[in-house]
Amino acid sequence: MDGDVGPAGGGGSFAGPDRDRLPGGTGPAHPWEGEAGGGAGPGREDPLRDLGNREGLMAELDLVLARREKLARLRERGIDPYPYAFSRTHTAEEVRRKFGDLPPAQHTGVEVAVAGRIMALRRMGRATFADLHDRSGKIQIFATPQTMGQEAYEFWLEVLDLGDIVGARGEVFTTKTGELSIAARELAMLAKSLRPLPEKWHGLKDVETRYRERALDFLANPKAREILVKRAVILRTIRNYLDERGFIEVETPILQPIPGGASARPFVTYHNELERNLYLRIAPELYLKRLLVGGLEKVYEIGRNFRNEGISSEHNPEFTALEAYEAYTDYEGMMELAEGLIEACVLAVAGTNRLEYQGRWIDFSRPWRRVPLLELVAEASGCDVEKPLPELLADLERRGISVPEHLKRGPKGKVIEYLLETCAEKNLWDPTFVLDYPLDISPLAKRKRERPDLTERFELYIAGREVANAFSELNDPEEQRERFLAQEKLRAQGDEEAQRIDEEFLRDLELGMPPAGGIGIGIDRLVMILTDSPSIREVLAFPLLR
RNA sequence: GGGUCGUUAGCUCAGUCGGUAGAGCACCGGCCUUUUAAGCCGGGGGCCGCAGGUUCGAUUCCUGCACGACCCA
Repeated sequence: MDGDVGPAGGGGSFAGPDRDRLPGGTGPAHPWEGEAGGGAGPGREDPLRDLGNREGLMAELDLVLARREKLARLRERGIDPYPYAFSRTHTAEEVRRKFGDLPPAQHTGVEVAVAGRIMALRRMGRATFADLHDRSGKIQIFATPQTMGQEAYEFWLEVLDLGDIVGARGEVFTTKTGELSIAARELAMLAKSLRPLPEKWHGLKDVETRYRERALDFLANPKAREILVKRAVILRTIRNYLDERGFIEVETPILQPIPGGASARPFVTYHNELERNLYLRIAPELYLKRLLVGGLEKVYEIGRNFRNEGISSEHNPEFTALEAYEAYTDYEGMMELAEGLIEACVLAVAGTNRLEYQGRWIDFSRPWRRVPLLELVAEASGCDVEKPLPELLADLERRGISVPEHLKRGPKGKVIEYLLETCAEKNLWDPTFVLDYPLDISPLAKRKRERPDLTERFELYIAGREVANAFSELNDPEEQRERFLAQEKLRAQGDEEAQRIDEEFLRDLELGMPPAGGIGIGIDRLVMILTDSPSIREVLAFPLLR
């Protein structure tokens, strides 16, 4: 299904002009960036030697130099600051689970080995406390000359920095204030950190730095990490849900000779041996339907699509979509699938079927609202959208609703879609199926029974955003060819997003594709909603930035 | 594409009605053997986003640009 479910959305978004970066680099200099204004050469790196051509970096170098000196001290002592492995016996959480109930000032006699990043150091002269964080949480390390020996203690005090990844072996005990701790008998440097950590109390807040330096963001902001964990839960839930219902997970080409299955501009790439252009897919739709022809009956793919369009808080040029196709059902079946699938995801991350998004509750209880597109748009615009395009445009003008020039020449479906986007979609907060899209903007969907100018297609809106797009799949090869030809006509008139005729797809359709329902779900947008994230960048491990 | 706001130390932020700048954290040195944003004393660290303009003088005012956030189309 997908027409344009992805964050790239349907029509209406335009890529800005290409911007060349200045040779000197334009971004702000960050200490962990390795270098500031200079060129982008690889290698380099002896800050001591490079000082001269790095004006303005004294401060930053100061911090890095101090750590390099400690690195050197470790090596002098014969300690590899980047060793190969460490056998840990417990995670922080496991220690906590086993010994969490101890009263203050208790010794256990049990020795454990933990590993993680030092996120806080409290040096009290001859006693030092360190917070060691691993993926599961944090555990306090306690060290004194008594626990590790005078000489070792003094040495570690000298070389240990915030941010270092260390292993600690020692007895589990509780301090007199009751904090569960490990009395370090032995410390191991597992990876010396050479760059300073963000502020310990406020953390790393600057959104630009957060997205540009994601590793730093993830290590400093547990919430950023949690989103990725929830994303994994959602993906697992989706796979389980579909697998349990007999769907087969498949993988189809990302490099495609003809980009199809959606209305969008593609990225172009080039195959040297074949000496021809290939496109990064804008959707897997056509290939998945060919698998229906091949008899797979129920298939799905979760993967990356690429659309050569603008970047915004809801659009990343590459995004993840689920597409699922089921033979012998139609878009009604897809509505049920969407409800069940998304409900399962909501339950998996929230535990209930309500959740809060940006301060407003979303109620996922079924069944979800279903409203015909034309009804919705007519109500929102106050116009009779059944009228022919010129009359509709006149009505809209009378009501002060302006329509971009390039849409005015039609097809009318684009105007309807535009009205949905501008007047109606923001109010579709609880999950809502918007039904029956105009034929002229739905070239891969079957005509609606009794309404030949419409198709059996719906889009699902949640929190004012398009999350899914589904159809009763068009399987009449002759009609499909006509639909493609109509698209080619639009393309010839300058619509770069119009779909292209795909002869291989048509050939396979001629073999006979079973009637089927298909759906595309924008995973990034779904994850945004389920993790209360205002921006798509928050749910991508490494969002594309300018 | 348009509008509004933002960009000051590694991080989080003050501030300068125009006279080249400060705090906390982090860093360096000293004290400190049960801390929890530990504490105390001392120190280093800034092309105040970039480029132009106005001015005796611009980090501050003006314009443009870059990047970001939000809103609108």
